[in-house]
Amino acid sequence: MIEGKTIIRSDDLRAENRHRVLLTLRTEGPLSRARVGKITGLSQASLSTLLSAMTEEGIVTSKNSQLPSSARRGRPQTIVALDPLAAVAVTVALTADMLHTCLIDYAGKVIHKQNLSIETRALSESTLCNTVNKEITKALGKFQGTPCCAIAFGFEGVTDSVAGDLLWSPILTTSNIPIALSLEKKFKVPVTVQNDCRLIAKALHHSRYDELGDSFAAILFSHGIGMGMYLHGEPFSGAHSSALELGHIPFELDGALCRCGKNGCIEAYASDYGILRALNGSPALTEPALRIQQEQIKSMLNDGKKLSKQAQQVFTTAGRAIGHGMATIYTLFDPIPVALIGRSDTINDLMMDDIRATLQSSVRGTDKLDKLIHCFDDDGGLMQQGLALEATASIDRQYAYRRDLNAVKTC
Amino acid sequence: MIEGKTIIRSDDLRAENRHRVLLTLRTEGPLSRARVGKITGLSQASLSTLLSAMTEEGIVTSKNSQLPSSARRGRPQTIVALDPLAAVAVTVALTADMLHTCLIDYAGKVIHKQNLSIETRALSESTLCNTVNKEITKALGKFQGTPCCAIAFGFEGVTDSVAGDLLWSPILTTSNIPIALSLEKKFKVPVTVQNDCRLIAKALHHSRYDELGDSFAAILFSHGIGMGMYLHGEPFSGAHSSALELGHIPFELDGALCRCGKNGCIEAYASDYGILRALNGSPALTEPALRIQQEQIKSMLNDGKKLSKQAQQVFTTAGRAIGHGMATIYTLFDPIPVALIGRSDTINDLMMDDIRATLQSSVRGTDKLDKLIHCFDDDGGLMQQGLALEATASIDRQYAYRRDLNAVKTC
DNA sequence: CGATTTATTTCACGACTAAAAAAAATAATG
DNA sequence: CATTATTTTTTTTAGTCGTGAAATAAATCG
Repeated sequence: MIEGKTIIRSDDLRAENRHRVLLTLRTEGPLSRARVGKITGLSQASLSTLLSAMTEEGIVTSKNSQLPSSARRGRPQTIVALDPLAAVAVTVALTADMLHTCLIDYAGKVIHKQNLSIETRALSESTLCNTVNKEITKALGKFQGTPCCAIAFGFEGVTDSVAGDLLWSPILTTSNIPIALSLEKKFKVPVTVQNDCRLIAKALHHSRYDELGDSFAAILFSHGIGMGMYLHGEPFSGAHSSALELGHIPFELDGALCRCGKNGCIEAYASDYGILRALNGSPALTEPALRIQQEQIKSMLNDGKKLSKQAQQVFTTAGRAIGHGMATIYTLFDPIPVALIGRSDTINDLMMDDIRATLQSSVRGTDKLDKLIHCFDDDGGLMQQGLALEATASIDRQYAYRRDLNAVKTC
Repeated sequence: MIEGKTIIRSDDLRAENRHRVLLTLRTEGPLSRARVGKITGLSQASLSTLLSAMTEEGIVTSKNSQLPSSARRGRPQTIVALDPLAAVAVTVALTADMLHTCLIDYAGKVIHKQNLSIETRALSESTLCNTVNKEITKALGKFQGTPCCAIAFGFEGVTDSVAGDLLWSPILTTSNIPIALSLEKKFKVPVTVQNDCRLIAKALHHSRYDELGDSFAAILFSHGIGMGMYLHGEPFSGAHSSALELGHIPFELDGALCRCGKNGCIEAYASDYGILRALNGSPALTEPALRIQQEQIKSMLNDGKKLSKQAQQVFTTAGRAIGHGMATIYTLFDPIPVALIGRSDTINDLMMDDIRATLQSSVRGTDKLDKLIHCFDDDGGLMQQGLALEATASIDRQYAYRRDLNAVKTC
């Protein structure tokens, strides 16, 4: 599931350089061989060998630049690019009561999409695996001729992303499901399992690099509160794989009841269920609601007009909780750009001032705060994009590191 | 100051493998060529070339195993080891009113030691640089014939360890001192600058690997509260180099005054000055003391006998603050072993219960807490060990990565 | 003293580089 | 307009590095 990146042998070096070329083409798009050399740092000589081999293998396409002779003089460039037909992959996103399945090509483009309504909390382990199985098979049936090379699975919850286990999810009633193992057995291709926050961070790192840069945090506001992070261009996930639980940083000793069973977590104040509970005037120790529609919260806000003092207080507390979390992040990881995903209306209108005030009162060097906080809304597109990146990255690894260049699996 | 570890060319690979061999010899001690192969994963063929070259260069010694023919049959091993005479390095530790300078050999052994009393808070930037300069020159005079290849500088405070700047230190009144630049200009050798916590973490990673493993945190109790961390065998220091400020995680909104100027930091409750202030019964907003002798705290504890309710409360609060910090660490980095360094008597007797209780009430999965918390005392030896590791690692890098194998600098 | 065992070195082959050569276009010039 | 110079890109060539396999070295065992 994870490639041991120990480069010792000459072969490893070749594989690594193949990988470098593929990643460059993926992020930069079609390029001339010369530019690939500039970007990767590889010599033209090596690229000559590498690229002809990969063209031979059908991984990249190579065509003469069609610039209509407007161009500068000199030998015209040949443009190389990832061949979309080199592979297909399947992405599966499990969200509350919905299973989204996509078929994508090697360039990452969605070529088929299908959604299935299911009652997630009623699923047993085997039913879940079987349903996913069936959906993938169905999707693969829509496009034949190219081998399927990867499956990427995403959901809200806790993973063991090394083993590919789904450890716990708020939208399920079962836990510890070895979903990767099950799918790998069936489809004989690498399966990656990631939670929504890591996928969203991955998508942002790819599509919002200009704003967020190499190191940033993505805080996800939905039923719970999640976080993903990149540090120095690499996804960060702690010592094991279940860290970065921003929502469960202790905020108040013996405070409000959290979904996790503990008291006083940030999530208990700033999540959908925490906010709704407080807006309803329910005691802070009331068992968290299982499922909330965004509309339930919106309807309590009188369309943004003249909030009651009590409601204002709810959002002030939520803002302080988030501010406390961000202050803690800034203290432990250094001040980095933060993307706040989802609920951007209430965040901007009702919480931002308290977030800022809390941050500024507890962290030094947060003067340029405005440049650090970015708000985005998301309709699930980021997770889908993250899954596509995950799947294509898996294929890149396979194509870069494979030793037996003739054996291409078909499923 | 930091080696870009991008392996692209065959040369990089060779350098990387030289490095691998040196690191193996450093951590494992003298080994047969065969065992070096087993551990590094390199082929005997490569080792043959690499090791003869390095013997030639005078970096490693190579001698026949002197096991008195008791051994197994087969060709006897030749034992290779780092040659202590390959280089010397200087370590400099700046602590409160004291400058500790050591000369060490390539094996890391201290071959000369000298201490200088100075009033650190009275030092100007240039006086500091000059004093350090003189001490290093003096130390180098004690042992001639081998080139000096590295200087490692350590102190309590905030560094820019990439640039090698001393950004801020509680024991100084000046700040933003480009100490590495100054020393590099004078001695023409690489200079590393690290703070005490990172050095101590480095020393622990080397000498306490069995207990602490690949990922651990080291929390340092002294005048302030500091932290160092290793994750997956690598030192962790956040997005920039001044992160991991455990002591400045916000603990209470608008709480006690911290040395950093903010209110409610963990340090304001659990550091030497925070505890003494509270034991004295001074208001929590009293300006923190600049300098405290451990005895001042000890003398207030009546030799551990029958603590006053008020004093007990002080340590309970301190324990809760630390527990809060550790809970936050466990939430963001996953539960990992934690080494508590210094003040082990008061920690064990007066704070541990509250630390445990706070942790258990705010983090899930901290059942095996006893296996995660380790207490050590330290008299400065860890920092010295960290500096030696830092310096020898710098020489290893130079010897591994240098291209011009004949030019050896002398100073 | 040959057989066996273990450790190290030698050799043929693939991989990456720098430098030289080749390829393929435009610009300049008589 | 043909021919040469210039520019840019790509390929070829000679050299170095790491590997697996074979060869060599140096000991003990029977």
